[in-house]
Amino acid sequence: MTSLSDEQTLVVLRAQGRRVTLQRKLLLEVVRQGEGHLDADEIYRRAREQDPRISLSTVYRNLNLLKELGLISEVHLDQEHHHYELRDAKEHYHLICRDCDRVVEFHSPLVGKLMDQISGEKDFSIERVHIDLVGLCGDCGGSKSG
Amino acid sequence: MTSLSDEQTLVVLRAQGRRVTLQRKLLLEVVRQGEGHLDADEIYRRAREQDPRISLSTVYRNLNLLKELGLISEVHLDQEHHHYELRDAKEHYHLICRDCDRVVEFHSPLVGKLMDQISGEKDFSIERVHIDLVGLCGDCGGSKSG
DNA sequence: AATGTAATTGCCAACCATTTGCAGAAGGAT
DNA sequence: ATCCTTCTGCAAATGGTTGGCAATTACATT
Repeated sequence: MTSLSDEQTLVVLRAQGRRVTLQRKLLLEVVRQGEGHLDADEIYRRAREQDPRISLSTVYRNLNLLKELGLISEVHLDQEHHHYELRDAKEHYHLICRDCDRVVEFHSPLVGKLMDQISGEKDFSIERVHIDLVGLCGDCGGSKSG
Repeated sequence: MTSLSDEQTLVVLRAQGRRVTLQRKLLLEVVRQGEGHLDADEIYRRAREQDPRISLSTVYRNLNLLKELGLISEVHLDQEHHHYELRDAKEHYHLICRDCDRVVEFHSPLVGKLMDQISGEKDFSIERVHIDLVGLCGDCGGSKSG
């Protein structure tokens, strides 16, 4: 399992005393289907296709709410926009092509080792890890096979 | 040596056909002395102490220019502001306390290993690495010694 | 099913960091 | 010293995000 189902997510909402509105259900669906790489405006655009009356404020308000509840996370892929993704049980990191903007997710056991090492060395307890590796993908001339 | 001296930086400017202005010299000095964790507005404030006539536009324009030329880099410590630092020969990463906002820089050989591993696995050539580890520092209750 | 009520929405204006247009100032080659 | 072009300062524009408020809606209670 990589992330909560929309249904489970709604249960969390309820547990926090928040209401389950049509808009929230819709937004969760959109964020889920966006697979992690939609910004607020794109989420708004897609949500409108289902419900043309939804407002941009509602999108922002709910992205912030869901973020506070820890149900989605905000990703900084570039300096321009924040992207949103359902929060995974298993964290992942990003490999970003600076030419075509392709984003590839990765995970590696080295990350855990790094956390342990730095955590001990600097006396921190680490809760979240953000890693972005920026470069050129194979198609954009970055690989050694090119 | 960790980063270019201001003088060397100015040489790069000249080499790119850009002019060496008083404002640019001043901004480089401020960014250098800020040691990597000033946002645009703070840079503006400090620059004004030296030259009260400098404008915020000039600050932004030059931060962007210096960034394009690769002389400084933009760091996303939080969602609010971008911070700027002289670009180091040796990259470093950030350990951030979510409570007191303290930022500790770190480096580890594991990062190089991670780059090699992922680079090979995913066929990317990696140019830049951003790592932020967010958690609680010892003082804020995060350490195992508490 | 109808009611009460507090959370939520949509609309619109405000906000604030950043960018842009333009006229005047200044770097730097000659 | 002159000329040409880049750069600056100012002020207005931009664009993503937030906030106020009246109308709407979720949902617990009856």
